[in-house]
Amino acid sequence: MLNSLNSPQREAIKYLDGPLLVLAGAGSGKTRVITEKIGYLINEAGYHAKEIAAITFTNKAAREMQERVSKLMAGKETQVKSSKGLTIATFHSLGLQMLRAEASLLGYKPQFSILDSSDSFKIVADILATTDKQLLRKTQYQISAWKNGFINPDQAKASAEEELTHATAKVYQLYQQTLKAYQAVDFDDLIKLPVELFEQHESALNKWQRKLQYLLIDEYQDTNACQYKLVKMLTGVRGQFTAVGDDDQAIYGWRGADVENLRQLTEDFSKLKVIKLEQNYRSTVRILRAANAVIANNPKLFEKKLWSELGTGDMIQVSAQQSEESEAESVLMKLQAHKFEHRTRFLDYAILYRGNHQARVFEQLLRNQKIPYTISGGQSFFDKAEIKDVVSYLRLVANEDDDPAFIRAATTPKKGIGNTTLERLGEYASAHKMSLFAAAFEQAFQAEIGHKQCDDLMKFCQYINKLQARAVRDPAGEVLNDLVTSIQYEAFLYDNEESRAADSKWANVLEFIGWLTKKGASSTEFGNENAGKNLLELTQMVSLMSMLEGREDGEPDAVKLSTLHAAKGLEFGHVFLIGVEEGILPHRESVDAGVLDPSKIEEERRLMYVGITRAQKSLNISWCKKRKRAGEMQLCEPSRFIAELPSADLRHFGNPFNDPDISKDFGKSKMANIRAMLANK
DNA sequence: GGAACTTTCAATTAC
DNA sequence: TGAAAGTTCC
Repeated sequence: MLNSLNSPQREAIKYLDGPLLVLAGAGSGKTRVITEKIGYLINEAGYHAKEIAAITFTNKAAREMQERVSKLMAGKETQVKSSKGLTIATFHSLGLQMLRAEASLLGYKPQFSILDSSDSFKIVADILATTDKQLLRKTQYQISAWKNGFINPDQAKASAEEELTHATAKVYQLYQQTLKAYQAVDFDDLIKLPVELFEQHESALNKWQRKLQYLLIDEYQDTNACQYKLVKMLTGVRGQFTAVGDDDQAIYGWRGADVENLRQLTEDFSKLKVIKLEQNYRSTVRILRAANAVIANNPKLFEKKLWSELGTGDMIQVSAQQSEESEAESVLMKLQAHKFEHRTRFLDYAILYRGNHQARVFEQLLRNQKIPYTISGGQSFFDKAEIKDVVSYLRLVANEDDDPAFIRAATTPKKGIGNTTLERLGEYASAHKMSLFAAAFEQAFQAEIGHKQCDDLMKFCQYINKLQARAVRDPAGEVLNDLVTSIQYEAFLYDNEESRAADSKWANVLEFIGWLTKKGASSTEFGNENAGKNLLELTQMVSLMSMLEGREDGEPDAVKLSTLHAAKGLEFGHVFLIGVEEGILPHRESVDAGVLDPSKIEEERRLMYVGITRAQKSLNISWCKKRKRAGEMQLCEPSRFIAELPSADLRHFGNPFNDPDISKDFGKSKMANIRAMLANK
């Protein structure tokens, strides 16, 4: 089994004497090490599958790992052990699992709701009573940062030095109270609350420590303080875990992730063993040289040098374009020519970018040219309005204290319940400290509003009551189909949209129902006792799950469009890195913040590094001289990261020296800058 | 109360 | 360019 591995890989898999940190460079076979180690633990080291948990950051990574473990275990000829009961989960779904089991200890009912960030945004807006988006975003961000750092409202207040911070801490406190009243948690709570739980209830901690004997943590460099705390508590004094990470690929600092956690590990666990994986099995020497050259401009946490035996490879192409449109055109032209010439498939190509909006131009052109593509990153299926509409009913049925769900369900589709009624209901509910749903049934409240309004409201509430009874009794699929029928959702879609848009939305709803139903029939996701989930139990998973899960039709042959963040962990034969300009990569906000805090620029550089290291055989980098930004045309300069590439490995297209158009746009001094920049490296 | 229209503003990254 | 908020009218 361990034959085709190199020696550090083999060592990492076999090492069981204590805590282990695997520093795995890009493309060094890190997922393979984790999956093979799971197999080793089960088949050779006497662990039961149900005692092992592998924790990842994304559903995609969890799914891939699950598939690879299944394949590995099935491939064993002398298979006696099984991977049944193995936990492969994201931090968030593991947290949900724990919270669900122990909810009552924290004063929650097991059917608590999970709010998405737009729900929590609205709550913050309510508390602050403002529409100032900038302020709201900052507040929401600050609250999230506190949670990720495991700081509760009281601590936040105590440590606040500025007036504004103190005020925000108060909002944080009110926000938490609101969530509790709604019997709801946000994404950050899914990590933070289990840690609180384990701090307060040793018996719960002991239970989970006994259950999860061995932990494997993927993408360790992306853990935040809270997640690290959770890992430390779960592994306890035993310290039986394998953390796998790469400080050069830490790109989630803005989400509270702290690369320091890597260093912290060496301090917290004196017996920590460190193994480096430095052989790259993915990219050509040129691509690797480019990656190493760029990342060399960052200070290092651990010394590490990637090498490859895959040959020198093609030159890296850098092209300057006139506009986003011409960039898209040139990329797709190059792509199609390359595909024709090399007889490759569409799925060998990826177009990677910094921000989601950059995909738009490409999508349009891809559609025009009838090139198949898939788009990842960006908003998930579950953020689509039509899905959230349906889910709001489910959330309300599962948890009638969920006011945000109440409001959405009560008003979508329109059913005679308007703003005035809802406002009065809200006033009554908050005066009497009850949920909107409960308030609607109050005699005193009903006396306040008109007859027609009261009738419509009661009709809705009684319908929810009916659904509640059915949800625990009837098959999920049946209830769901009846639900969309009785709220006349299909008609609602076609009334409000032109038919093409409505078609796709309705198809999404049906796909969602089909998916959820299948999930309910055969859920192995949360390998716990209650198999055969009913509608209520499925509802909670929805906000964390990915639709693509369990889809049997493998990857379609399509060009991949992806943000750099979402591309981490993936690899492609041929990569187009687009929009590599100052202000985009590095992003303008990071450049501004970078004046005071160089780590902001360093994170952008790691993003560039991640982009480069996705490529196996060829890499195309492009930037635009002009770009439309919020309507206005803007002049752009090539990213500083282009100047950091090794010039011997580059081939320039639309070279600024020879392009009169660029010279004219930039004027002499800027041209000199660029020239110096390019010549320097 | 709610549909239909007009105006305004804005785009990191994501579980 | 597109979504969200504001405004008008039935």
